[in-house]
Amino acid sequence: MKDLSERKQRILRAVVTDYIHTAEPVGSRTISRRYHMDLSAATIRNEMADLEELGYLTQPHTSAGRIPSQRGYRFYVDCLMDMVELTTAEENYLARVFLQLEKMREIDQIVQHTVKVLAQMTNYVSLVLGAQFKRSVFKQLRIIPLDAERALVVLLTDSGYVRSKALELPKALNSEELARIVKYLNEQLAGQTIEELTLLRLQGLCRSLYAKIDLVDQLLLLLEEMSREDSTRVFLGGTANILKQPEFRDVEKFGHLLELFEQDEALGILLEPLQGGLSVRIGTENPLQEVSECSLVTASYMLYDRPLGTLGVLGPTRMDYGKVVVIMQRIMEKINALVKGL
Amino acid sequence: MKDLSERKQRILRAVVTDYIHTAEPVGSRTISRRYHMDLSAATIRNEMADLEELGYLTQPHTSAGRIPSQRGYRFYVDCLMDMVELTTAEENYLARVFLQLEKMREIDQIVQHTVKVLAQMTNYVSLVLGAQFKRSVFKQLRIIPLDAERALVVLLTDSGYVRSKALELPKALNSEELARIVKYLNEQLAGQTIEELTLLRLQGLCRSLYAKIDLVDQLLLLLEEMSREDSTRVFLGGTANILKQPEFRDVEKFGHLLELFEQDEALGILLEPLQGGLSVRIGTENPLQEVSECSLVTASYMLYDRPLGTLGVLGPTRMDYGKVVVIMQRIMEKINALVKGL
DNA sequence: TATTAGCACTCTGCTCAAACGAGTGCTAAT
DNA sequence: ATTAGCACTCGTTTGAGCAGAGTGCTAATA
Repeated sequence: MKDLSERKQRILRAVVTDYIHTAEPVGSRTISRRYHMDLSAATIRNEMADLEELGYLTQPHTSAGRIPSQRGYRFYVDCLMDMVELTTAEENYLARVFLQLEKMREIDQIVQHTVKVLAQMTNYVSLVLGAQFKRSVFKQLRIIPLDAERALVVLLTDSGYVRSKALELPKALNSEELARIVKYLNEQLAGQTIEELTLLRLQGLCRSLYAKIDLVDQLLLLLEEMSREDSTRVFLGGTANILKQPEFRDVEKFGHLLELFEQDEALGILLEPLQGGLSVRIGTENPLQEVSECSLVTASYMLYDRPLGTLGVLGPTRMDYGKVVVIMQRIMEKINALVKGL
Repeated sequence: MKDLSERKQRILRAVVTDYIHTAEPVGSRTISRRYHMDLSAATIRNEMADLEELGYLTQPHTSAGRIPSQRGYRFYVDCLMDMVELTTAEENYLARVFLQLEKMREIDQIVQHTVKVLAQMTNYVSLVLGAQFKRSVFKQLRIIPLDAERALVVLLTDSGYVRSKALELPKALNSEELARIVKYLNEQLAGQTIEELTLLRLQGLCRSLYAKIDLVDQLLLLLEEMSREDSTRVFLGGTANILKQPEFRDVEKFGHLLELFEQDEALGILLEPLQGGLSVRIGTENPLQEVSECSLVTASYMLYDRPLGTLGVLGPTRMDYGKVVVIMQRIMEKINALVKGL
């Protein structure tokens, strides 16, 4: 695809590969020597000049080697990248880890551990958006009186998720009434995702539920609170890894990233709008300008064809895409299997 | 206290104050000029030489100014420091923030917001150890069947804390038996802190509870899990603030701190062993060597004279102790009031 | 016509020495 | 007891000079 000659592609791949590993601008000599092309440096220079004109490479300054542009990386990821197999050491590590993870029964717990594993294996920053409660399907609601004033609201979803929260109980409410309200709500709400039980929907209910508006109001607040907590459940791992990347030795750049890392909502945006499978976003393809010099590889873990949450690996645009993608795929398989078994 | 002459104390205070604000070694000239002492630089030089010999000051190299040693800071904090009042801007900010916080009904939520406020106001890193479940006093246990296989275990503590978790239900267990077990457990466990319901204690119960060991086993695991989650509830704020401190411009040092920040257990250690009130730990007084160049100001929020959790501010040893301590005190007052009202 | 060798040129990064400046300790004067 | 003065120390900055890597262009080559 694209109108790049076979030879240009070979050279582009060589440049990207080399730059990924050395973080230094790549010169024509290096290519011709290190990558067994049967071409002289001069020829390669010409080709590289072409590639620069076409927008795949750039020069940090005249008379330095070339480095890939965002477009160059994109082409590499789409067409040139070759997947590296995991080493047996890595396979073993993964196996051992998932042996542990199998014992855990809560998806958030599993995923929270995974974030460390991802960071460890990739040497980049990894981030996870915990299971999105609001995307689950409502199954059942219970209200369990605790004492005179308080009750526990328990919400069950089809993904086996149980969420509970305390609630003030209106005093003038006998247990039959309560039971009736709960029954009514259960009938009305069944089968919808939490997200769909929006303010509007529930407000409709509010009106139709002649009395006891106070209680429903509180439930509404609770639901909102729970949905809001979704975006708070972002976990980070390996933040210190960025410091290993020469491009982030600069305190300024790094500082901006660090600040970003503390804004859960922002991270949510970064991870949120995802198609099902694995995706690679390079530089400014990301929705936040703070990461315009980073790339993000994401994938969602699924239950019943519905995405529950998302894993991501964040590194410099010069990240080792091949490796990260492979690791990501392997881990997603395993997680999905685990989720199914819950 | 201590056997430091009035004059030496004045000079020490001047050195510390100046160093705190400039981060540069302080010379004798600076002191005599900037701090209206009616003494010549030469005299001050002599005194500073004494102070160095006594261990309160050090020289980064011959012919540089002096900087306070750990001992110097300690003396400053204990005897010399003067508390700076908050500016009205700060007071307003605080008032506004706590107006918001009052609306929240969960201690963890409150405290999680506070961490940002602390970081914002101090310009250092702030950390919070969430309410320690294991220190709460057991009040009541409920087991609520959800469906054929699962039940919800609800644990109430005297601090109004409600914690719940799903549990596999042994099949061969009718509801009367279940009720009896729950009743028995409630009688046995009442009035103790979760921490005290240790493995040993519960294992004793296990034996005396002729049958249904499986269920109690599961409960045990659940309890342990919940206690373990305590140490996971460490929240950080303002990590990017460290970069503002010249002493952490060095990527190495900073990296170590960042790694520390990801180890919840380690942070727990840092915050855990605290007396009731406000404490200042300087450099190596801290239990972890990773922060041997940092100081940590901590305070616990209380309920019924029992510490629930801890707030902390971490900065370089050259931190503005006066300011941090004042801010901390004010915030603790407010939090404690809030906790009481829950 | 495509490739290559050669060469002049550019730009960065390193090293080295010199100059600078802030601060000290000591001595002698007040 | 204090202070002015002075020689000395040591880190930091500055600028020149040089080496190295890489380019673009031109002319020769297959």
